[in-house]
Amino acid sequence: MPWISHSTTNEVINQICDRIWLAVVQRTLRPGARLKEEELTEIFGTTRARVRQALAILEQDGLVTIYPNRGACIAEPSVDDAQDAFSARLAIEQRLVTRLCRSAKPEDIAILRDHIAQERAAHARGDSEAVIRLSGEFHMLIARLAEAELLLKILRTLTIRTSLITAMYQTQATQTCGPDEHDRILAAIEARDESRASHEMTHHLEHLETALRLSEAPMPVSGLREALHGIAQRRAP
Amino acid sequence: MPWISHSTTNEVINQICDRIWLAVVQRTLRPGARLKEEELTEIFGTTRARVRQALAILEQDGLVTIYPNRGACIAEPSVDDAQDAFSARLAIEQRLVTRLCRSAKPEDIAILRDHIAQERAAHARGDSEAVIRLSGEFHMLIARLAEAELLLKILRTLTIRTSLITAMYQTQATQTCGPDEHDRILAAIEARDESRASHEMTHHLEHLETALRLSEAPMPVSGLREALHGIAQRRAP
DNA sequence: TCATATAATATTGTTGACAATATCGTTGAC
DNA sequence: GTCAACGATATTGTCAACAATATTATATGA
Repeated sequence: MPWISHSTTNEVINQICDRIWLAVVQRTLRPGARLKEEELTEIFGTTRARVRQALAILEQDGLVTIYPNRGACIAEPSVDDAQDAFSARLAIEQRLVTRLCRSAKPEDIAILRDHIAQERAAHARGDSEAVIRLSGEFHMLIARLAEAELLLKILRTLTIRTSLITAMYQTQATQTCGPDEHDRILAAIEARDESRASHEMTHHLEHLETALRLSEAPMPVSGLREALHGIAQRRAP
Repeated sequence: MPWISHSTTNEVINQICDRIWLAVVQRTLRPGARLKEEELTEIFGTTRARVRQALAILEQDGLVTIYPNRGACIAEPSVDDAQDAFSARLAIEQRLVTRLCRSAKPEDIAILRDHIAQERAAHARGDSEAVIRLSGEFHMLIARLAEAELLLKILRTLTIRTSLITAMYQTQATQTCGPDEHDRILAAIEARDESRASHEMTHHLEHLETALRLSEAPMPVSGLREALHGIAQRRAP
């Protein structure tokens, strides 16, 4: 049940988006991989029109790039894009935790505490899929509890972007940061210390960013053809 | 040349989006007004598919609401929505001015100064359309000069929302705030005073928000029917 | 052998007709 | 006279065939 789900009337479209996102964060689909409409149509047992809508949504979210008349590929965010995404998340999430410091009710604290416990459990049993999912969900949870619908929506697309960036640039050493930092953020919220909460969130996001090897620009590609011909580069406008 | 333009391959779709946005800020199209696909098709001399795409984009931007199987209407943001939008803008724009304080080159300052001069000119000659356009453009300009592509994109949709909100809740007294506050923001940027710039931006946005009569909840409607039957409420999920 | 032009194939983009759904007006029973 | 059910109309949603475009393969000349 990915927290990424885009609110669309059609369930099939959500499925397509979720599955593609999942494949990306699990590194099954590499950046630059082509997404042929026909192929997706067969996989999901739907029509091309639906696939098309899904791809349009995913492009909005920055997960895929659509080259006109040439099809869709998993996006390949540059180092600049990555820094932009984290910078934007910082702006949004600093405000969110500050806001939550003021408005958090005891049950909100309890929900967050329980969530972190789940993260710990997933971490302990080595369930990396759950770790990724829960780790992202924590941030979305803060947005939801802060009752900022718009900021939640924005954060959702930003998190999709950073998911892709993480999948693209992460070193195998830094799979995910443990739930300890989430714990410190929660502690600050509980203490109603806006400044500290904001600071902890900043630290957390900066940690996430610096854990990537952004400087090296690994430029991963999906398949042999792209690797050999550099099609993705030539295609860019 | 509305600064709202969404980057789409198809020019017609941009036109539709721009025209609808313009009609909204000029209060020609009132919130709640129905947007029949066929009607738009005739007006813009295009096909229903294109109109549909345009409406989907406008829904993403929060300018229209699409009720499944029932068509599209100009959105009617609630007071909460309005506060959310300004809150989000605050988060984004504080970061943008801070960033620009560090990175602004002399030519950037010149561009901003020139822009404010244009604002003054438009204000002086009573060209309210230009005033609205330029006033919004100033904020987008800051985002562009700050070289934060993602934040620019986010700010674009937020500005569309606040445009609608302004058109919806503004009192006739407070048409637009003059360019003086923009001037103070620029002065802070020029002085490289991050704290002051952030503060001026905050003040400016809060001023914009408080100039609206959000508390009264005028709940404007497009037609008599909606006013009497409260259809907009029943339609919501 | 390499580069260029051309035909063949594959993929995306568009259109118009059809199906599904909601709204509106009418009829009929109570 | 009011309400509910029904049919008529209007509007949106979907699809499959067609057109446009790009990519690949082939052929040709230097």
